Amino acid sequence: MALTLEDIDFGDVSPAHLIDVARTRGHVVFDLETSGLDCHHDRIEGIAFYVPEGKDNDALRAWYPFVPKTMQMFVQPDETPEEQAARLKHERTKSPDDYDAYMALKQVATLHDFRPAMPQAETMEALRPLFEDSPRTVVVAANAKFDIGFMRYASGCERGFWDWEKDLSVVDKLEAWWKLTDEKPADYKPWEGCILADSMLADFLCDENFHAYGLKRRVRELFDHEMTTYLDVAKRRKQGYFGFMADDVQALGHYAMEDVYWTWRLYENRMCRLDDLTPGEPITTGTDVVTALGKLSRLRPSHFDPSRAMGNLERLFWGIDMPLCVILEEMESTGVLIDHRWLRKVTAQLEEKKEKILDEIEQILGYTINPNSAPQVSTILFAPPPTGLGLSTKYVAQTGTGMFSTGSKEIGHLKRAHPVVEKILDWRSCDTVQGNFSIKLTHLASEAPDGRIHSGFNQTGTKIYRLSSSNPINMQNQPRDKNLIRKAFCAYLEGMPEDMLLFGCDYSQIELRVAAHLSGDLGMIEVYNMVGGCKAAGGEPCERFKLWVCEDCDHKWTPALFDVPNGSHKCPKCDSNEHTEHQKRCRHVDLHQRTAEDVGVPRNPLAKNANFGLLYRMASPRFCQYADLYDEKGEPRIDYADELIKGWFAAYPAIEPFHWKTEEALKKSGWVAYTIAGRQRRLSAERWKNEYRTITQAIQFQVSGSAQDILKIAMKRIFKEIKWHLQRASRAMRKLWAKVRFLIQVHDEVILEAPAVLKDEVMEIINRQMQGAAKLRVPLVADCKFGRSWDHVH
DNA sequence: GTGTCGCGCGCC
DNA sequence: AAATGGCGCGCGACAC
Repeated sequence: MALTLEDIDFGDVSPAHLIDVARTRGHVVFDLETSGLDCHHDRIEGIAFYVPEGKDNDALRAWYPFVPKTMQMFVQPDETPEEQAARLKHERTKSPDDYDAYMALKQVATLHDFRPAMPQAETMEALRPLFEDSPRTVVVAANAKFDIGFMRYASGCERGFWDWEKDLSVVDKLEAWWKLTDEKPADYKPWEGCILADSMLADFLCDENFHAYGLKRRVRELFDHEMTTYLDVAKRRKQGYFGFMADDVQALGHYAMEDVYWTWRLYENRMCRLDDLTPGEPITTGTDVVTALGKLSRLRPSHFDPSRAMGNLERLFWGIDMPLCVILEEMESTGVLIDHRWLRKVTAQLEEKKEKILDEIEQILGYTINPNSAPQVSTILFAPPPTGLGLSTKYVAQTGTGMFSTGSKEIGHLKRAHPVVEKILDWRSCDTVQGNFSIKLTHLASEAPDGRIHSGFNQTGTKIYRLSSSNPINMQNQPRDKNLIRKAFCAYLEGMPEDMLLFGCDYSQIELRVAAHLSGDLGMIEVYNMVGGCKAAGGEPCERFKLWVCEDCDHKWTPALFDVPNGSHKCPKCDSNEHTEHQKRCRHVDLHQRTAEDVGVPRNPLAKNANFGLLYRMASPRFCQYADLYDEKGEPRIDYADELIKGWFAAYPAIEPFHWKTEEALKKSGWVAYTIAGRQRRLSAERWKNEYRTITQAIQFQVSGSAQDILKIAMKRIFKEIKWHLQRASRAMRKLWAKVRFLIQVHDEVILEAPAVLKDEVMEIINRQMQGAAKLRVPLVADCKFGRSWDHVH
């Protein structure tokens, strides 16, 4: 039986009416109920709406169920604060008067009949204008990324929502909107069919200590209201608490209605909170966070005072977080193509290596062990003979459970003491790469119908506003130096047309540049502003910092680069030909990679961690561990490390004052730290645990958090420009531009894929937007490369 | 068998 | 007194 919209009695909640009211009032909440979490396989079971009340206290709710067995639907109004207060009072006193008072306030549920289910495609199609043609209406979701994914792939419509390639009508409309507003192309917002908002992201901006808590928990915390969810009911029913329970679908509708209502309450509350935290004061950060957003003041929800400028946190919300949410959804649904045939080889290779190492361990010890078992390894290494090897525990930390740690950082120095140590560490590393990455990726890729892995990027996963990645895998910790795994992340497989390429672009030392910017360290600023940078290759000293001293008149000067051949210089003062050559500390950008030769220590391990660790106040013992600074007897060279650290801080004299200033600022602000763009980290609770640590966290937050701001802005700008090209291109070219996609973000690096024919344009866009994402006191440098696999692009 | 925790590893 | 920070995942060990 075919059912059309006309056959259904919606009462006052027909899609057309809903859209009408939503547009008039400016806000609407929606929430999809789905059969699962995977938008590629699961379906939408229904969609719920809540339009907040207008003048007459007449909120509008609608629940459109798409489940075939749907019979009927309750519309249960949510408990008002008065109602709740009355109920709680009655529960406390049990007095009849209080009961009457409660009943007088209690709202009654209404019942709607829908049989059979509503036609999904038609309903969604009728709702489309709300999402695609309501440029002044704020459409709120509780987790927008999730809902967008389902609307893109599981709407049931021929043309999904948020689909840039097929959705040419939206593109054309934007073209018109542009002309109207006379804006520069780079500033247009391609997703402006409606104004998308996310209560969870607003909440996160208000309080980053909120992590992955759901709506339920936040409603409890903020409103002292205990929501019941559908899952909750299903679970309780399974446990046998309910002898008889209403039909699943009824429950689903009921709780969908509750969800949208509380999503609104949360959203409204959090937007006001954002406004309270940073009330309408324009900021001048030197970044473009604000500049492109002046026009967004019209997006302010109506309950705000329109005469005031938008506050800083609210700007971040509309200008970065919401756009990023759309980008992340596209990344997730695009996924990354994985070469599992290559990975099978890697797995086998690692297996062989592991077996060999295990054999060697058995030969050394005389018995075999499981290197993955921390207690076992700890006993073998540290127990006195004959049980174990009785190695020194002098520089080995103990774990929380009192056992001696066996982490690679803790026992790394013991490889001098006994050959088995290195074997164990080696085996564990191989095992991690094999199990955690190679095997896992192989499974996922060969099971995926499209051969791609769709991992999640979580916007609320960290307290410093970095992204995190998970489910099914963490894209951000794929092994780099083994050079095996990243080869499998590719643009095409063997036998496929080689028409796509991977593009990788990473910022050069962005955290140090941010540190230079924030601290104002003149030395740092100088080297980062050097055009061309360090000319030293392969470890020889950097020419830029050669210092010549005239042996006759003691004049000191630095020889110009690319000058006359070595030795033929004359002293500029006295014309003497005799000079001695000194090496000034090379303070080039890449210094931290070269600190080794700079200060004359073995290059390798020190190079990686020096700047990073010292910026965040690493102390000498730990520095020895990381840099592998030990003497012949296996003792850490603490004094030497102290010297290096002192030298480092002398080379960058503004860093320590930067640390002090951070501390002062924390005390002044009530233990709130800020990034360049004004994101906040509230550390007052942390402070009571350990003040020193808290200050360190604040330092790191300022630096890493600001770097994140910059990369997020860059992503937004790249995305915008790509969609702008999509919009302008000829029909044939649109197909190509639509295939330019973000795939991965790793804190200072982004990976995209794009058709090979667009190589030059795409490279140019990425480079330019990355470098132009912020104006610091030092230039931003980004380097875009392309290739077949992730291994090739960095 | 299932769930939680600590540990150890990968990344920035 | 001494002190780098931020993530996610798989395994072993242990409790139920």
